[in-house]
Amino acid sequence: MPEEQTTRRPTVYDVAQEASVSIASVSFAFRRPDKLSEATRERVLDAARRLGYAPSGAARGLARGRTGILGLHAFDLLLERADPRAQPLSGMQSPALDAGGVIAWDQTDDDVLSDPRAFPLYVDEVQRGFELECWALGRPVMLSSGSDADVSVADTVGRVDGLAIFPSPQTAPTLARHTPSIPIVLFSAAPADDPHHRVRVDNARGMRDLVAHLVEEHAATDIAFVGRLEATDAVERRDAMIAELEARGIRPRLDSIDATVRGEDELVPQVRALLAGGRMPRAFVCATDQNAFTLLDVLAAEGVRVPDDVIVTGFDGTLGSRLTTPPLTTVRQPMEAMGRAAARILAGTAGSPPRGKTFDVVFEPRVLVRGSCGC
Amino acid sequence: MPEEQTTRRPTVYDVAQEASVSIASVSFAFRRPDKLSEATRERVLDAARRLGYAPSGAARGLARGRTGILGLHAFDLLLERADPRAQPLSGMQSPALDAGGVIAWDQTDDDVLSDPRAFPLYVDEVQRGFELECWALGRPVMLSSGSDADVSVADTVGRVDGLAIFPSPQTAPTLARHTPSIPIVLFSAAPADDPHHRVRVDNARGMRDLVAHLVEEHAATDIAFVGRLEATDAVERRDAMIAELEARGIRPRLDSIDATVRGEDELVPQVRALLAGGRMPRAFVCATDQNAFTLLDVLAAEGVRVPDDVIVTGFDGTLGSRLTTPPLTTVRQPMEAMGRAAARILAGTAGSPPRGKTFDVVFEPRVLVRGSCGC
DNA sequence: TTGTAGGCGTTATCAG
DNA sequence: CTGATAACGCCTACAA
Repeated sequence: MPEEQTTRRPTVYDVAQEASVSIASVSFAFRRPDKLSEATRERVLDAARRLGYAPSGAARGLARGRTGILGLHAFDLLLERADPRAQPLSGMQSPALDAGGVIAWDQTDDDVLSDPRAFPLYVDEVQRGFELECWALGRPVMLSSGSDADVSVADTVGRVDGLAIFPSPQTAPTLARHTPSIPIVLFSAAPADDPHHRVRVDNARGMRDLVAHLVEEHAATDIAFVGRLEATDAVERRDAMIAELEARGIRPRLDSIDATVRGEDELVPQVRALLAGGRMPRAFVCATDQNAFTLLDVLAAEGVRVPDDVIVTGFDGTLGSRLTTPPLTTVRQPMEAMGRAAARILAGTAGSPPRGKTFDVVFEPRVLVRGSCGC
Repeated sequence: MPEEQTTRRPTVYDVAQEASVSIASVSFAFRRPDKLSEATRERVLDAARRLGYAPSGAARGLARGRTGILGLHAFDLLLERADPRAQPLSGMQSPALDAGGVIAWDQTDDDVLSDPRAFPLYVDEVQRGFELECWALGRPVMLSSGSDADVSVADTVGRVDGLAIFPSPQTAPTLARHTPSIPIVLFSAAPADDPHHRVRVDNARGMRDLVAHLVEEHAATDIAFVGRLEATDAVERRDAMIAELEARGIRPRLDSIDATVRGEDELVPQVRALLAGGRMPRAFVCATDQNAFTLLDVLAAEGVRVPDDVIVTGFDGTLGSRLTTPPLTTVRQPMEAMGRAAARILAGTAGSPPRGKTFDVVFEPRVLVRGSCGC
């Protein structure tokens, strides 16, 4: 019967009594080993061991005023990423665990869950970097999710000493209220006048390099953008693409294609329309790798060959981009480094922000040239 | 200046005053919305918003006797997995974040960190399943690591309502002390007489199916095992391999090769010795995909062709196994499902364990036939 | 529906 | 090194 305490958890008092010392010594034995004689320390730890004593993190957090935990929060929205087929997790199979016997393969949904287009994605690699750095720092990580309702956000804020966030558009103002009490880092958020730290990639530069490659190596000038312009990242990338084309004296196509990450529903008719109208571009530049995955599927279904008939590129450089046919030319973000940077900022091991302002750490991306552009 | 509270965090008292209500109403506004009139509830939440109030998770945990958090713990040992080149994270570059300007690509170690042989591994996929289920349950996850010293373990135990663990061999006894206070799940641990729950895969069955394939489809009977026999998983797999060969009337080679996950140092001379002695087997069956990765490198360096000269197989079915040359024939564990099962056990949404004992959930694995066996 | 008071388990302080 | 005691912030009977 999980979740039920069979026994009362032992406290400092129990241990103190068992070891015939004061509760202060018990506390010291765990937190200030140096302030205790070797002998009593051993005696205390021994008693603790006997009793199965575990110091209450909650009580410690209360007394100290901080928990020592760093948080990483994803809004519910992002959870869709978990499932390429738009199937909510709750709809997945949940094999009975109390039935006994071996659980059959078909009950695990493993084919869906192991799809490299669904994991690891941008978010996952950033998260990994965050975890790695926290491990190196010896600090626990708290992963949470929730709506961007105030209550949900506040609940998360109340548990950690610092919080890194994959922001949704309307997130920043809500968060701003909490910044006086704990530091907050936003991933991939455009600069703005708020009190948060930022860790991001130079989207403009990545796109500039990518366009340069397409134009110079492949003489591709007729380029269409594919992406959802709700995300600020996508907007930055599209704008940079247009700017770079114009800088080269090329008049850009201004119709961008709205792609959803999940499903091909919206993409199919748009691609068909281009085909039918003889308006296919020479290249599709996608806002993210995921957009490119979807697009590749659609193109394949329509009998359009990549890269012969049309070039396709992605953005992010996720693992899945190596596994498409052909492999995807894309712009890689140093995602692990971004996650690590956020952890260091929150932990206070990153120095002081410049000019007495907040951190705005910008990483250089890298074009990964692969088959889908014809290289 | 991260980690320092510019302002004192507001408390229930501040909010109560701001909203002209009692602290109980403040608490109710967050935890028991129904026990309050719509009007006062709004008034309280409004005041909270104005003040940037976030309920202290520590205080709540203390008062309630539980934190609501589920934990996932990895012992330091496992952290090596993060780095294929045995480079501790601390040895990696840590670009200065307070210098201003864009951080150059070479300072990110991205090539190391994005190596698919290092991520995602078995542990990462199980972790992902755990996270997915916790998200679906609306529960935060705490990720921690540490030595298997009692103090470290106890500290983790004291922060969560339930704990899932990738155990090291000597872990179980230490943990057993804490089981009366919180439920504990061990991943991939052989059954034993301790109070922990277990989530694992049927190693014997996976190995049986794999050997069946090698023998029946490829007439490979001279098979050598590669792995570190410290891990109980590896032992189970080797024993199952031997048993299956014997069941087929084949006399198994009893010399297994000791492979380390990191580095090829120990593997090279052993493979060389086999080559020199003309004792190369028809197939190498590795205990894990990682062992197979290393072995493939060594074989390539020695000019041995796979699968023509020798067959190589892995175990786990990590993403990296798709990316080797040739792609690796391996046995996949339903890792996400395993992580999800652990979360459900800890959260109490898995029913009751059979026969009033602990859960021992066993999943069926699946042979993934790919190029490295000659298929 | 609202207010009051006691308690949760640590840490920190301070005089012995 | 000990012992006593006051926070820490919230939850929850219980009383009003």
